[in-house]
Amino acid sequence: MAVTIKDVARLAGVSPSSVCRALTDPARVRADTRERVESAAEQLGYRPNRAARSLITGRTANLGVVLPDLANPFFPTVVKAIQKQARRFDYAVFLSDTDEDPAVEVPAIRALAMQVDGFLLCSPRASDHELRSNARDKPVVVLNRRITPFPSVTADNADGMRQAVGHLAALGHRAVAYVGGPRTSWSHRDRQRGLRAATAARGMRLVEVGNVAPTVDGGAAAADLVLAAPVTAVLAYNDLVALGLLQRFQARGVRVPEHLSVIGFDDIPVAGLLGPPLTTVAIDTEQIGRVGVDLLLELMAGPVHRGVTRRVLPTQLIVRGSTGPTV
Amino acid sequence: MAVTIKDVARLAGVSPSSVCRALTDPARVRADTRERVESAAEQLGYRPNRAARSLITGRTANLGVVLPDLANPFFPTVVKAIQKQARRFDYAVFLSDTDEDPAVEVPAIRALAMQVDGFLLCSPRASDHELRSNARDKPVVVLNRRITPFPSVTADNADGMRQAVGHLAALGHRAVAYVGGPRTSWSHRDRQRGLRAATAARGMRLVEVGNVAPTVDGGAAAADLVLAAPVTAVLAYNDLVALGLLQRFQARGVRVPEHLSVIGFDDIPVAGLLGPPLTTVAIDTEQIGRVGVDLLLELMAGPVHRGVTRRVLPTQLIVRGSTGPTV
DNA sequence: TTGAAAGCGTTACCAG
DNA sequence: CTGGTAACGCTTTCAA
Repeated sequence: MAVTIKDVARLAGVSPSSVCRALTDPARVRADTRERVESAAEQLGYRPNRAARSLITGRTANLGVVLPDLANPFFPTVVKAIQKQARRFDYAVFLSDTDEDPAVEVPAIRALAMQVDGFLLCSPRASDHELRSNARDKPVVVLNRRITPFPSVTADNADGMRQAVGHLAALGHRAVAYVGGPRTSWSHRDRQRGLRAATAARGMRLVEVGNVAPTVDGGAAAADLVLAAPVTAVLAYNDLVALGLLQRFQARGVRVPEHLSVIGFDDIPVAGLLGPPLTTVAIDTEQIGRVGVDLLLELMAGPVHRGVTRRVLPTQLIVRGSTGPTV
Repeated sequence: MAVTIKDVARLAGVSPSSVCRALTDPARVRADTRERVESAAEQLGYRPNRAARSLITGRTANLGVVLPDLANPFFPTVVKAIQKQARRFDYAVFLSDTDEDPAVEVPAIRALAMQVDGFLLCSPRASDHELRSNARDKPVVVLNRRITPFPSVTADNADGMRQAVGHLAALGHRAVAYVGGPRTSWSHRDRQRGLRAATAARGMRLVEVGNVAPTVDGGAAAADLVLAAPVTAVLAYNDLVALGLLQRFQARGVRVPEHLSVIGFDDIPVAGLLGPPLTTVAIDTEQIGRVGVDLLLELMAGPVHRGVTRRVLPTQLIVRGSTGPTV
């Protein structure tokens, strides 16, 4: 059997109540009492039972992270940052991968709800309504999406697109294609919106070639549509899609950037390793995770918050070999 | 306040005990009682409080996953598979990323110990001794490593190396280099051992150029050592290291595979997307995760197990563009 | 088959 | 500053 607070109390010669106080709020007991308790706890290797604690306090010291696909290289760094920041504040992390299935999301949230103090929803795929009505009882921070009334952390997609379009314009491009991500993806819609505005502002032609899965295969599937369009450059929903494009272009003998310039989004770790290295819009994924945790902790500490907190993080165009001047 | 078993009992007109029985072991109550309880629970949206349950049963229905670096593309697929299999059996998953720091591992395990029914340790970096003495109280399955007396799931590294060396021999290579991973990595040592045996068996020369971090940067750092060695091919500890080699080779104008053949290990998702695509030894990472969970559940169900279970999964050489005949 | 009551380990409250 | 007692929500005896 595990060592309980009673064992510590007996060894220290005090009551369980005092042990509890000594360990949770040292200021509330006399110094010598605290010392005896601490040494007794140390000696016995006492670890408080969090289930029992959470039963009475209502707190669990756990955070729930829900995301659509850990295999998308965008997420691991976010999760790492969340993990790191959570650990700093003694929170443990539940992870739930929904495999891009919106129908799994709500059940996953409900299943975890009892065991966490709050949720970090990363790029959730379910509808606003579903999320709003099912995540009401616990604090929620949404990453990569905005859902009223939850606080959110997003990247400045519009500005990223503005930078990308400006770059292409400077290279002489006048007509560009966009390969969209899943219609259920808020990031996709936000980037699409930003791209439309940026191309319109410069009088550039924009050809949208449809929506694909946010994967390499999705990008490969759209490549031929891009080639059939009267454009000299293509922007992809994200780097995975861009990678798929590059791959298929290579297979069809289309040289990048000589024939066609390609720009991705996210700056996933492998983006710079390819031939050619991918020009892309970088997002500070670590910051997303960190700020998300901070926001959540804040929300959990003081439930009084006026207005909706929306943190928008800067994006940064990274120019690499996959973009070049028109010929 | 959340709805408790008492609320359900009141609405159904029975005692809390009966509600408990009806919900956990339907066979032990009369059919009509069960129906009333079920509909009452449904109507109220009752969710059992797992903290309270675990307090008395000692079970948590949680699994703990500890791994060194989620940013290494090898792990996300493993975690996804674990998650998926765990969900099938109604287990939730705690994730703890130790950031390749052995010193964080044991504290991470201890912190989670109380809240999980068992651990899946993925490529743990701490010493056998530390792990043995700190993970005694909960069932543990080790992935990508063998630590007596824990059950383990590993890849057949030796056979993978045999295949790789056979491939190189067939292409005419007689001397190869090996860029090793962290000394604390069991996989590294196992692969090194397998490689030594395989090259010896074929009378090939093996030059070991030291140990590097299991990252792209680690590989890049070792590239020049490889070029200085009298070899025509190089095997890397894993794909990330191989990627680093490829990158640095390219920067130095060394053509692959014309000047030098390169083989990685793991077959991470991006391995096939590069220029040149990476020849590598594939591991079924999903199977590792799935089998790991199965083993753990088995272990938790019946603590009686004679002998140590060691599951060794097959590896498969994937030949791509980064290997070619000697010139 | 069902209900009453005890108890899991902890914290909160109230006397002292 | 400390100890006793109740309570968190659930499961598990034990009687009926």
